[in-house]
Formats: sequence, structure tokens, C-alpha cells
Amino acid sequence: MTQVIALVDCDCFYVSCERVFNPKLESRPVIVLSNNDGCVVARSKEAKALGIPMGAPRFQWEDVICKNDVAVFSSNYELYGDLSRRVIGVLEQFSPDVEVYSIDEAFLAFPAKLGKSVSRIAAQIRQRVKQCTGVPVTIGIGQTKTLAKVAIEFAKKNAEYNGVLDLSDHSALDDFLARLPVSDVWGVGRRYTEKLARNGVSRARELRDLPDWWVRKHMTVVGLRTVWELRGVQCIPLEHAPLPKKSIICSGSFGRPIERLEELKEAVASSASRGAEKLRRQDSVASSIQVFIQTNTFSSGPQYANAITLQLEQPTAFTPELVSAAVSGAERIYRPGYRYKKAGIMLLGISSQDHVQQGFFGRPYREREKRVMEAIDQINNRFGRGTIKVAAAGLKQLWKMRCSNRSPRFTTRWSELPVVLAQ
DNA sequence: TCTGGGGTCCTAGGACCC
DNA sequence: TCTGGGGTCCTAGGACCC
Repeated sequence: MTQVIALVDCDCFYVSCERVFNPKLESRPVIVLSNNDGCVVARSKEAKALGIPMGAPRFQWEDVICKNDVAVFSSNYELYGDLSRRVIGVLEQFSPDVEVYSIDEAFLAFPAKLGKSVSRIAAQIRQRVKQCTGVPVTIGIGQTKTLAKVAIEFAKKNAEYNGVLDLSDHSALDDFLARLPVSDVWGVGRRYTEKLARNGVSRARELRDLPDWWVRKHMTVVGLRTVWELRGVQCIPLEHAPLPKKSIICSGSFGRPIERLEELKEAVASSASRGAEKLRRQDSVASSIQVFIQTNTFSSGPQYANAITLQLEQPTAFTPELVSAAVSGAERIYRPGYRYKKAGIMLLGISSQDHVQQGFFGRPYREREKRVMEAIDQINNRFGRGTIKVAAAGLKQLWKMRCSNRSPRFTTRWSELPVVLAQ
């Protein structure tokens, strides 16, 4: 073993972001909702104590929210994304080896020879991140990513660890694994939990000790990697530079059901336009686009869902081309008489814009088009998303998502800077 | 009335080729 | 009456993650 892995996880990240700019929320129950204000995606400790589960539909908990004066926020991804970048900036002061795993988690590698002092460094990281960004974090340390995840499970649930647990050289690792439900192991989801239960495996230690052939047969090589990682063998390396996306999905559910083709076309046009932006941000082009629409799967009304994949003449990131493909896809799968709730697009066959092969018939993604897109992206970056958009996406966008409790984008919009009044 | 969005990887099976 | 074997590519579906 030459490395140990530390996993840094921001405590109920979205809630913590809201608290940074609104200290009155401290010790109050707080929840943050998904897009469209549909589900609960982040809960403060106090909100968890009220029994509000992760992913709960908000409307089912209206009573509890009201009675307990729970503070409710719509998602404010601009704010969370910006604070996330600041947290990563602090982590990079401690190790050159950082993998940004998600908006609220990062893996850091340290030389194994540091031994016990990794715990001390972790405590410093916690303190520094809190001081510089206001965000509290918990840290788990292990010989592999999977074991760092194990450590953090215990660190989060037991205050006695003060937010840091190092299992990298812990004589009691075996006992920890013997206590950990297999469903809490990274890489074991609902389906594998059921399958393992049917085979008499309920704890992480039992999973670790299963024979390789069984795991390979029933959980593929992915499961086998997990098992080896539990044994302390590094199988899942740290990814440094974020890899370009191989597919890009932009979808959304509507604030109210829509029935007219015109509105559906606006919605997919808007998704395609967002997708094109993401594509250009990673200097890629897509060779095909999938369009999908569906009715509300929770309602008892008539159901319809369909999708169509269209090959583009030429790989492109040119918004008008992607938008017109998306619109024509929507026209082809639309059926009148349904109440649609969700629609979107997926961009596929993504490659780097630098090695686009010139098609025999198709039009190339022209230099001029590229420059138009660059200009629009720059304007939108500077003055805020949506300053310039395609008309096909509609001007009113009546189908738009709900988002009624969003806090100001304190750190990314000049007009929403927090104001401090001197007495 | 109200139930998120965005990704990855692996495998099996079909089409097609030699 | 006889009808191989091996390879690649693509897609759909299933599992997982946050």
C-alpha cells in the first residue's frame, strides 16, 4: 500500500450553503427541494430528526413543514456550484491528488508513509474549509475509496469522532465491516442488497469474504472490484482531470401538464439549447440526439411515453441545428390527447470538436457557426444564462418549472450580492 | 395540484462481415 | 440432406452513483 484515500464530504451540502448566507437558519430544520420544487433533496440534521426522508415528495410533508416551521428552499445551483468550487480550492492546498467526485464530495490521496498524521491533516482540512467557506465537512480515511466510504458512514453517524475517522490502519476495521449493513457499501444498491440477502449476506464483512467466482457471476466485474476494495486492494483509481461527458441529458418536468404540441416543442428546444451549451463548454460535438416525452407516471390518466433518436448530418454543437432536430423529433413522437409532464433530449455520439470527420454529404460544423456560438456563450457567461436564447424555446415559457423559494445567487450575480448595512 | 435530474459502466443479443 | 466459427459494432436494459 503506497497511498491512503481520504473522502471529504460536505455535511448536508445544499442546506449548509443556505446557512452560510443566512445564519438564522442555524439549528432550525431546513430542507432544499429538487428542481420543480418536487422532492426533498437535502435535509438538515433537525429536518432528518422530524422524520422527513430523502427524496420525499414535498406535498406529502406539508403538515410537518408547517407545524415545525421548517425553512424550505428551492435549489439554487448557481450558488451551490460556486461554493463547491471554493471548497475544492481549499482541498487542493492539502494534496495535489484530488478527485472531485460530485458537487459535495472529493477524494484526496496521501502517501501511506504519513501514517497516523493523515488524521491530523484531516482535522486541519475540516477546520480550514469551515473557516474559508463556512461549509462543514466530514472526512473518512481508508486504504481504498470504498473503505474511505465505509469510514465516512461511521464518522457521520457518531459525533464522538469529531468528523474524522481513519480506518486505514485500524485494528478494528473487521468489526466495523461486521456491523455495516451491506446496503451502505458503495456500489451496492437496492437490487444487489436483495440478491445478497437471499444468499444470506447482510453485512459488509460477509460480502468481503464471498468467493470471487460467486461475486463475478452475480454482480459482474463491477461487484468484484467493490469486494476487492473492501479487502484493501485499490481497484478504483482516482480520476484527476474530469473526463468529458460521453452523453449529455437535458430534461425537465413542467410546472403544469401541457397538451399542445407547440409548447412541447418549446420545451425540447429549450433543452436542446442547454445541451448545446454543455457540449460547447467541453469542446465537443454530438453526432445524434434523442428526444423523449412522457405523461405523468404518477397520475391515473392515460399514459404515453416515447423517444426517438435522430442521426445528425454532421457532428455539431451548433444550437440552431440541435434545436431543429429536437423539434422535428418532438413532432414525430407527439400524440394529441395526452397531458405531458416531462420532456427532454439526450446528446449521444459525443466526440472532441477537434477531430470531426468531414462527412461525405453533410455540412461541416463551420468556422462561422462556431464563432457565433462562442460570442453568444460569452455574452451569456457575462450577463447571466438566458440573456440570449433561441426563439424556438419560446419567450413566455409558461410550462417552466416551479422554483418559488430560491435564495439569491449571492456569489454569482452582481444584482444579488448580499448587502451589509452599517448602523 | 403537487412525486428531480444527470451521469457511468457492464452485459446480452442481434446484425453484419469474412 | 447437408447449413461453421469467430469477430466487431450497435443498442437496449439493468445495475449503480450523487
